[in-house]
Formats: sequence, structure tokens, C-alpha cells
Amino acid sequence: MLTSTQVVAALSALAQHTRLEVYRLLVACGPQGMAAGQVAERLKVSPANMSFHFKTLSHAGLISSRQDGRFVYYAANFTVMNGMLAYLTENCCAGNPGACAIPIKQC
Amino acid sequence: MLTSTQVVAALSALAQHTRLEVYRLLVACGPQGMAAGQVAERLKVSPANMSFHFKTLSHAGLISSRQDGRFVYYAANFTVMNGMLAYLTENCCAGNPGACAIPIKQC
DNA sequence: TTGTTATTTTAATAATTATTTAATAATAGA
DNA sequence: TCTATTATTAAATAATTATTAAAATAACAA
Repeated sequence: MLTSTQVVAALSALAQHTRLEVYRLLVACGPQGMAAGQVAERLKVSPANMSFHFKTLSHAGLISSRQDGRFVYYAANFTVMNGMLAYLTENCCAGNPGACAIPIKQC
Repeated sequence: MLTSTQVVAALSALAQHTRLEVYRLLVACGPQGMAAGQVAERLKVSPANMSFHFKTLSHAGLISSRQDGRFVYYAANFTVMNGMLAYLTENCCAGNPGACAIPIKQC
């Protein structure tokens, strides 16, 4: 279970055009991931800026990295994403999925 | 289907402590929503600041409002949230949910 | 009308974030 | 070793965002 601070960090990390694209690209790449430079080239982002964005995504726990020679491979990490989705939908319809049209008490 | 710009707007809107709490509170309240002032009081936020955050969430399409006398009721709008979740999980495991351990080509 | 309540807007400030450039580290191969 | 490659870090700047206080708007009631 994620804390609200962790969820805000994950949402902030994804709330930026380049990082959202990076994440989606890595999601599509699966566990093997993609080398940092390759991601940068694919998305037409400078290496330094790419590194900055990787750091933000890493710090939020959305991606992980492994070194392979001179290359650093980044891959999507689904744990935080799943926790974030759970947090966002947790109280949806007071816990009754699909029942979004039913009024809830106490409001 | 949401554009990436719409998704970034929705993520940005939720990527802030107060707004994340507002959204979750409204989700728990269901379609009837809650009056602006009541939300502000509940979350101990000034009316002006609350208004600023409502505007951000509204602009992202995450909440909607209806006037009732002197009160403005805000309610969660699930359409954009659902679109956002779909966008984020769209390419997960190349579209094969649960298959997150299988390596994908072209990366 | 006048006063009261509920909410929004505006303006100012403080804080955070994204991008660029230049410099630094780490690895691989000649 | 020396050089090229890959990636990260640091410093500077530009842009965006959150918060506060004050003023403005809108709806209702006396």
C-alpha cells in the first residue's frame, strides 16, 4: 500500500510530456528495458535532460535500471504503478466498481 | 480516447497533495458531490486556494460542478479518470495483462 | 435596498521544475 | 596507456505553480 506522498511523487513523475512518453515506451519494451541513449534518441531528448527525467521516474519508483557494460538499461517497474492505480480507484463508488451512478451518503 | 496532452493535464491536476485529497473525497461522495466550502473546511484549505485547486481539477475534466442556490457542488467525473487509466496501462505487456514477465521484441 | 453568505478572481510572492551548457565519471577497445 | 563512447552531474536560467491577502461577484434574506 502506497502513502499519499508516494502517489503524488508517481503522479508528478508522469505528469510531464517527455516522462510520460518514456514510461510508455519502457512499458512497451517489457522487463528487458531499453538503453538510456536509445530512449533519448527515440524521443529526441538530450542525454542530460533524459538523465534528469530518468532520475525523476526512478526516484518515484516507476522505473528501475541495470548496467550492462557502458550501457544503462531502464525498464518499467509495475509495482508503484499498480499501487497508484489502486490508490486512485480505492474509494471509487465507495468500493463498488461499476456502481458509479449510485449516490453515496455523508456528503 | 484521450490525447497525451489531456492525460498530462489530468496527471498534473492529481499530482498535488491537496488536489489528490479533494479528488478522493469527491470520489467517495459520488455523483451528488460536495459543496465547495464544505470541501475547503474538511481539508482545512482557504476558500481562495480551494477555488484555485477546483479550477485545476475542472480544467483537467476530473470534476464537474453544479450550482445550487448560493452553493456550488463539485463532483468527481469518472470519464477522464477512466481514460487516463486506460492510457497508462494501454501498452502494458504489449496489451497482454498479467504477462508482465514476458520479454517484448524491438527494444 | 442593505446586509450576509458562498465562491471566485486578481495581484503579489515564494517555491518548484524543465532545459541548456559544460564538466565529470565509467566503460570498452586500440 | 590513450581515445571514443555512454551516461550522469552541476550550475545557470527560464518557466510554471502554490499560497496568501484583498477585492469582486453572485445569490439569498431581511
